[in-house]
Amino acid sequence: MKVSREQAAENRARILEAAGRLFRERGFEGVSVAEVMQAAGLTHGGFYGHFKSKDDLIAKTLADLTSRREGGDRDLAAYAHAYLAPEHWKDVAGGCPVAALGVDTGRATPEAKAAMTVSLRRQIEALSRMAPGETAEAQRASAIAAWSAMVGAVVLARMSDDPALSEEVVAATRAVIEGGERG
Amino acid sequence: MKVSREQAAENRARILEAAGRLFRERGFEGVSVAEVMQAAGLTHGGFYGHFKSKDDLIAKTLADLTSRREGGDRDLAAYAHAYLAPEHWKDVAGGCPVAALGVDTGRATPEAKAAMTVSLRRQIEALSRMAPGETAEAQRASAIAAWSAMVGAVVLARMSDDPALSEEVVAATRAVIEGGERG
DNA sequence: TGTACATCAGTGAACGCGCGTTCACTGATGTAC
DNA sequence: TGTACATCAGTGAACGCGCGTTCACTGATGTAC
Repeated sequence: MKVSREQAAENRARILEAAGRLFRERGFEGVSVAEVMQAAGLTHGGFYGHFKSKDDLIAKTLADLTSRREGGDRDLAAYAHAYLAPEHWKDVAGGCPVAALGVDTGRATPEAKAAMTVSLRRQIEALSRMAPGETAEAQRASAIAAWSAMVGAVVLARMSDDPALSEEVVAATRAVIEGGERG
Repeated sequence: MKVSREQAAENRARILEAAGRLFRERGFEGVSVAEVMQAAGLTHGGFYGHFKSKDDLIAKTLADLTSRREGGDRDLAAYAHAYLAPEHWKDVAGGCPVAALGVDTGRATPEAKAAMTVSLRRQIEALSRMAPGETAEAQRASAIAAWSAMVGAVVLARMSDDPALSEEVVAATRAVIEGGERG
């Protein structure tokens, strides 16, 4: 059964959305094409009408996931506070694509790495505008170190099986980023 | 053909070593039991004489990988310098298990997470002794934030397809950790 | 505006393949005497 | 110390299964007149 062009575009968007959630939750290798299609409410055969391959889906999903800029020209402390809040770091399927898929991307195709590199550059620039520092270079270095710390803290917190330790890791990291911003 | 008890113990150690390198390089799901056995110089059938399942191998490999303490009671700046040096962060197969497998562990069995949690606690304690701060709590917070930043920087550097950007990420993170130690 | 038909998005069976795991077998090891 | 044999670490064929991908088919869409 054919479907209208708008419906087809909407289906494609739903595939990308389902892939975005499933990949963040289980990694690229932990999710099958059929599972993505089922989560999007379709059958697996139609997948190749939308994407060339699973690797193509991975690259397009990363590009999609990192294109939605969750703006907010807050300061770095406020950004870190929200990023390291439980509502964010515990939400693997809906949270930061870098913390969930950064390592997987390091093992993925050049196209996937390219999409994440674009996102990394944009993120560093956005955080640089919020960061403290007397020169632009100092601001950029602060932004990079803060971003590394945020991503690392979420990785560590999700890796731990002790909720108190997880909470301590994000809280301590947040406190040091906030302290560094004043000093 | 049977093999001496010492030979069997050595074979088991070789399986763990091969698994340690392959898992760090490609992730748990990117490596098959047969590949691990081949890398250890054995055939795949004998695997289940050493381990209950692939999940069991994963947990044992993490425990093995994190048991070798690469000591050194240096200060935090020296530790970060070595951790963020190209010889370390570019060596995925031989480098830090947390940076390579932390995210994978978040998706793995409770046994795997338990092994990594033990390692995280030990690492925080070791870095706390090296970290600056007027109270033990302040030292511990510094150590946690520095560890988050080190792990995050390596994840970001490996994710990027631009060597200059990768180098900038580790260099800036290292500079801020070293600066924070003095201030 | 209404009809006729080519298009093509989605369906579901099928493909070859590699996966984790099992098992009957082999033959060197190491124990009992 | 030397022989006889039970043990068991490792081998390699085989298993059922789910994977990514292909393809003949369906039938609503949307264009041509």
